[in-house]
Amino acid sequence: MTSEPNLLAVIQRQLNELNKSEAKVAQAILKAPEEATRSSIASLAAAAGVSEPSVNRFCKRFGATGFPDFKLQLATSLASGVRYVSRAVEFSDDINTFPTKLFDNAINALMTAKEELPLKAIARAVDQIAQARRVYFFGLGTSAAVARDAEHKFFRFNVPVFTHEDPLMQRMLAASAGVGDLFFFISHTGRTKVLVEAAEIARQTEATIVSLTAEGSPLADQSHCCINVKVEEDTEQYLPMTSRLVQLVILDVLAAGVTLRRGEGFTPHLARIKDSLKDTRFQTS
Amino acid sequence: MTSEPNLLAVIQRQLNELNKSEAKVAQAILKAPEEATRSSIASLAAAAGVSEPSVNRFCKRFGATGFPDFKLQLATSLASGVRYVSRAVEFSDDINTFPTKLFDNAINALMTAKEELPLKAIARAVDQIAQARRVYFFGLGTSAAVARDAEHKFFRFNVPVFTHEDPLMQRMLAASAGVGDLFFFISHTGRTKVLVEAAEIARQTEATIVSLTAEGSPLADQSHCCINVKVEEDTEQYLPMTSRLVQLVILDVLAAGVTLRRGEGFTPHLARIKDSLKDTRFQTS
DNA sequence: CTCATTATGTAGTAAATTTACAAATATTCA
DNA sequence: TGAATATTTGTAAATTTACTACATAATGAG
Repeated sequence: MTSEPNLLAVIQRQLNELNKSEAKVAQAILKAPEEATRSSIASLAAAAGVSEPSVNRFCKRFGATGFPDFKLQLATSLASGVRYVSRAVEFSDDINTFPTKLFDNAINALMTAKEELPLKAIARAVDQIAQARRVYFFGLGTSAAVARDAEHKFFRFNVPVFTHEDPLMQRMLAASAGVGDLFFFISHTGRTKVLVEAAEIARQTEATIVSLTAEGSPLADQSHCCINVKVEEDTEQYLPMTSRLVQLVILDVLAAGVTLRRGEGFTPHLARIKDSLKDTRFQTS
Repeated sequence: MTSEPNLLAVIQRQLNELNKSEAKVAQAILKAPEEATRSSIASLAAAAGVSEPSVNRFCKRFGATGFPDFKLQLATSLASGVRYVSRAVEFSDDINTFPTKLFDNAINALMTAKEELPLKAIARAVDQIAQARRVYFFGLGTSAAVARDAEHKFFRFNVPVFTHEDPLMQRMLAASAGVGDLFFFISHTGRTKVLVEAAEIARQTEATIVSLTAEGSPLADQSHCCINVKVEEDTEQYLPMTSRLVQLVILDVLAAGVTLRRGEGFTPHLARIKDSLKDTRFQTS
């Protein structure tokens, strides 16, 4: 009963583990998924240049009971908005193709992350943030922007929140930490030296250390609680894109978690903060 | 070819206009829609207590070419209706539900934005950024974090990039702008007074003004090029979440656009920047 | 009550899918 | 390298599934 949320991605992933004719079928399907759901086994076999039983075997390999069942799964998968296979931008792309690709990659990353959310770590982080007397969000590079975003979100919880991009400030603040302080480190790789060092320093105090980073990384090792985010960043791209999106949504999740923890009585407080901005805006005409 | 978004609702609605055996089929489907997608025409006929052609006629009545096509539509409808609908987090939610909701909302926002991307404006913005001598990214609040992220991305293009969260700095820089300067304003509402004022000041210079904001807003009015992002932020949520994600991906799109514009010869430059970070990281063990 | 109309089912036909098996291809190990 | 074995792929028959044409039953009008 485990209907795969993203069948196309699964096919894509297994592409090189398939034998020749199965690969042909896979490519035919990836090329025109919608059409595949509407065609008969004969026409798909013809499109892929293989025999009908090959198509049938292909279907069974991917967990379907047969071709009709496979078509159903494929249709379901497509309908749920899941035709999002990661595709790299190429120099041959034009304005009509590359924006869509980037959006698809982003959507795909979020969907993948959603499937394997580390709920236990998240719950624990929410606990720790809710109890903290002070929270520091530290990140560098792209993650600094994420930290900044977190600051804008978490100050609403009546807890002093600080962000610093400066590694020296990070070190000094880490060194002077005490009970009730929470350091929240954000790093895609978890291997940035100065950040890990700041974590090491903080670790020697009574402070709590939470990190949003890769499992098993040096940074994760320094943390009381590590929220592991699995995102395969397309490193050929040279621009980090998807990982920070996932990080941001996870921070939203943490913020929502703290809100829920605060309880319904907290809503007026949030409303007041929102209202405070009213006069800074031009009214809607 | 317009596949109905909610086939079950349509069936439900027409229920009393159907004749006896068709109504039986309808009820059988409404009772167990998922099962219906998996069964053969024979078993569905048996379940409804009618003959097979009756089922077939039922299918055609609802716009399908036949039973298999109907099953496909039904499956599609079931899948798309249930998943990825924006749902607000409620106080009754627990750790198993609210993280998923937030991810779904984020995914939903990106999917919606992808459907109505303002490609022309994007292409134009890419042109203007590619030609700019200097680029300023200005935003406030959550958008400041987005601006920061943009800075981390665009400096790679050998163009001086600046970000400032301070409205006074923004005004002064706007005032001292000249030919070749590009001001990129980021704002969800497009109504933040100090930001609009900065735009007005910049507008009086020779600088180019691009904005990522709501169409028809005061900020959009001040811009040479406005990239319109339609995201319905759940305002009851009190925390801006989805709009900034869309903004970030649009900035990714712009960055990719500039990269493509620079051409393939630019890749080594990006690689060099990436390599420069190598020594700041702990090696993978 | 009869005729016309609509609704439903039966049976046969066509199509699609699956299975069983054989041929072809690749792999292993001497 | 070359025979033996395993794997892959295709052919053809069997089976299931869906559709069509037609016949019968039910309904309703005059």
